[in-house]
Amino acid sequence: MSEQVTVTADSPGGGDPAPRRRGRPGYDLEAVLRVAVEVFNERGYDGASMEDLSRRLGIAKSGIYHHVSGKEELLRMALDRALDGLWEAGERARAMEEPAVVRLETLVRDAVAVLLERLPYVTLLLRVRGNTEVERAALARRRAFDALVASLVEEAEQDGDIRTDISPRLTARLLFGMVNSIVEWYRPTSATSAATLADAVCAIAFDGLRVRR
Amino acid sequence: MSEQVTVTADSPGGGDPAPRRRGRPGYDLEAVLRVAVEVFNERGYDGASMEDLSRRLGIAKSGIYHHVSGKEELLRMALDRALDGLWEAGERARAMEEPAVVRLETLVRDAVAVLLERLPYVTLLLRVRGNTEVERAALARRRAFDALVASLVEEAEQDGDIRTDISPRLTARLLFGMVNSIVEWYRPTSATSAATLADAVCAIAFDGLRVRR
DNA sequence: CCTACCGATCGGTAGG
DNA sequence: CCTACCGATCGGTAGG
Repeated sequence: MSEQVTVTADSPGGGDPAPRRRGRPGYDLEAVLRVAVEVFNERGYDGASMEDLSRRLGIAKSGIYHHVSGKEELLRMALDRALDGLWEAGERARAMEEPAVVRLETLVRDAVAVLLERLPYVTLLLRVRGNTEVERAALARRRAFDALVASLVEEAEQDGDIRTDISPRLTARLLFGMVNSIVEWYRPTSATSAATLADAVCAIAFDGLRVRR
Repeated sequence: MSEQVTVTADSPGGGDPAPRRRGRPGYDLEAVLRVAVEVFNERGYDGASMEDLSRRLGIAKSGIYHHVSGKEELLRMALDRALDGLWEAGERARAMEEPAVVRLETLVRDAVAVLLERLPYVTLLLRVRGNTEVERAALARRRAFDALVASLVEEAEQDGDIRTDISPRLTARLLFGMVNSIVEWYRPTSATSAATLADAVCAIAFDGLRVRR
């Protein structure tokens, strides 16, 4: 097929290439997952058929079932990649020996980095609505992450380092609403670096747009 | 059917009730559209079937085609409701005789109000991916709105009223990323008023979270 | 002449 | 990975 994609065995973070495997060359699970998430993000998870995916892979529909048990397992694995990254960033921030406001800013920067490194996975995560068990499990992990953010915000408010006229929960929602919105427009080909993006988010969120004169 | 919903003839903004019509009582276009958008937001537009919608309405699937030509017309009408509201807010802000930074803050507040008043319609709009002609037309109107916001930001930067270390386009995206994220969690039953929400967004975006000491 | 549907069925496609 | 299928459902339309 002319749509055949380049097959690599790299892990998602771009680590070491996998050792040369015996057997028929082709896709490994990682490559199938990567293409699946592309298709899910283009057509929506519900709108994407296994037929769409097989066409994109250039293999038969049933060939996909060699790698995974079904469409929902692809979704679960993809959502876990996004959630694992965000959760690890949250744990790192929580473990830091710094004031809460510093941990919060660190978390925002790390979350932007995770979002860009795992962009297709996080994009998919942020569109999940909760119509299946897999989606509801992902939403539960998201809520746990949101609670972690809100607790950091609350601590920073108690320290007197951030404004107290907005509830910690609302602050956390708006702050990460801004962070998460990056998936709506960011493209890897964009000239904007992760550092520039994190700087912009932190500048607006912590110091505001207005110039004081 | 036990799922039959309450039928009203009110227009979306809650205007005057429609005059008593002749003919069989039941749904009018407005009521069908309202229920359709509910279903679209629950299952996703692609995932929602006309069968789902007919069940929710308590009428036969073919009965829906009395009101609209098809599923896509429901989508188009719903997206127009959201886009008309946002665009009118943009035009009002543009026409104001005030500094750009004031017009920008007014637009943010008006956009929050439109978002809450037309929540299901704006929610649907923000999930559109561009897979059909109707969706692409909606995305084109969204881009025009984004350009209007970016031009206001640029003008405010030139006036020296907001920070110039972030490009107008990026500023506009992050600012409205925060605004738009409200649809992800806001529920009409929530205790938070539109004014409180708009205040919180403007406080964070224009003055920042950090307390200066 | 209008509004608001019903019961049945079309050709085609979904995930497995 | 492929071929050959399944039970179920898709959006849409016919006449009344």
